[in-house]
Amino acid sequence: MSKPRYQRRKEDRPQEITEAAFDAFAEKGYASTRVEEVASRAGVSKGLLYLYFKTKEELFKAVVKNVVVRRVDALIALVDKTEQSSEEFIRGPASRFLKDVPDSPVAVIIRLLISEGPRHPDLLDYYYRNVVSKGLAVVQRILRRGIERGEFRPSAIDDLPHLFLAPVMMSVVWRSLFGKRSLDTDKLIDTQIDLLLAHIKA
Amino acid sequence: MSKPRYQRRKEDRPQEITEAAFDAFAEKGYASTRVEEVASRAGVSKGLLYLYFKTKEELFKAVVKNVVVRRVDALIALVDKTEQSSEEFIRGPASRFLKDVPDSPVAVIIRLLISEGPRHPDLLDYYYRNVVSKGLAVVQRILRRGIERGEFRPSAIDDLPHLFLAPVMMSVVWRSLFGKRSLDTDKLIDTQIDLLLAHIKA
DNA sequence: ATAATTGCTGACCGACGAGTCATTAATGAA
DNA sequence: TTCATTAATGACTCGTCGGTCAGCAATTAT
Repeated sequence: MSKPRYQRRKEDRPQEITEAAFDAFAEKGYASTRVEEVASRAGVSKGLLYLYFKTKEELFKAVVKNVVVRRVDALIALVDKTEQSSEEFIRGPASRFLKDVPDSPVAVIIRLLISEGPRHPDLLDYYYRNVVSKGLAVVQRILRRGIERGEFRPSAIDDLPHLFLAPVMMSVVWRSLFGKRSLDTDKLIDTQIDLLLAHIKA
Repeated sequence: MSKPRYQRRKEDRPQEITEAAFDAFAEKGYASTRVEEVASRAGVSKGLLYLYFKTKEELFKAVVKNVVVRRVDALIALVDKTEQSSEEFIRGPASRFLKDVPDSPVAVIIRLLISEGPRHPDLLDYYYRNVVSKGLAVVQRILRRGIERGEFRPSAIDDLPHLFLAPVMMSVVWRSLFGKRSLDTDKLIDTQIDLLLAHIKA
């Protein structure tokens, strides 16, 4: 009675391969990751990988889409459920969420997109529609709601939700280049939020 | 009387090759640029390139160092020469400088560093020492001078000059991914400067 | 003129990695 | 138990690209 050399697990393979690919890409970047490496991390042969993904590029796209979709919708749900005042919400859950980004898989995806995006326009399109624009819309929604409630006053910021994300972007890049040295990214984000709130509070 | 097939120009080659490499890397990224492509853009054989640069990696480092050094020192000089008030200087020349970054070679270098940096720690070190820290120091210098002159009051921002650069970083990334669509990067930078100045003006 | 020097060329090599496919064996059906 | 199906393997191919080097020709020295 010997163990079978492998088991058929058609259902789980794509997910497992996708996760292995994420790890590998995170460490080495897209171009310098060998497909064989991904396969071996997923505990699978290279041939099998090509059964589920036609090319390395398609695998890459699957990775991006896979990681990204969940997170965004989580944030959106958060916004609608809260009972807090706008300022409390921004300083609380929203701030927490933003501060977590630089350590999250999202940061990896951002790095990968910066590196490889320009050669995958359709992927950028997908990402813009499903992540960026949604993210910006959520911020804008919070601001508008604050204004309707009389908590905030209208300002130039209403059309530049990007200002809330700028320090996050900075943090993502900084951390990916210089690690944790000499920049407290939490403080950076907090201070920006202070600035923005001071400016729009009624 | 026939033209010679090539001329010896020992002095100019490194610079020419370096510039060709910059263009190529800017378009295709480091990994997907072939050395032969760089050579041909520089109007030179691949063999010659290897006479001046030991490896592709060394060429890459030379490119980064080459582009970067000039710009920073230009900005520093600017700061010391000006006769303007701190606010005028920030809203004028400094703001102009920042807005130009997303369209400049510096933006390309930033992108390349984000992609390839993690695998060239010594290059990141060089870049940090010669560009990032100098850049931050210059901003801080302006702020401190403003305080000494009684134009600004001390604030949390004094230790976070990064806040001036965050929207620039955001713009660089945005532009490199999405081009000019749907974000006025000049306005983003202006608005952030408005915010910061409003907060620190005496 | 001739020779010595050396910047420069381009054909070549070897490694490497994406993608293929003939074959094997796990599984479910009859 | 036997057979049909198909998930899975891994050895193989083939193009690509970083890097080398023997020879050539532009320049300089004699």
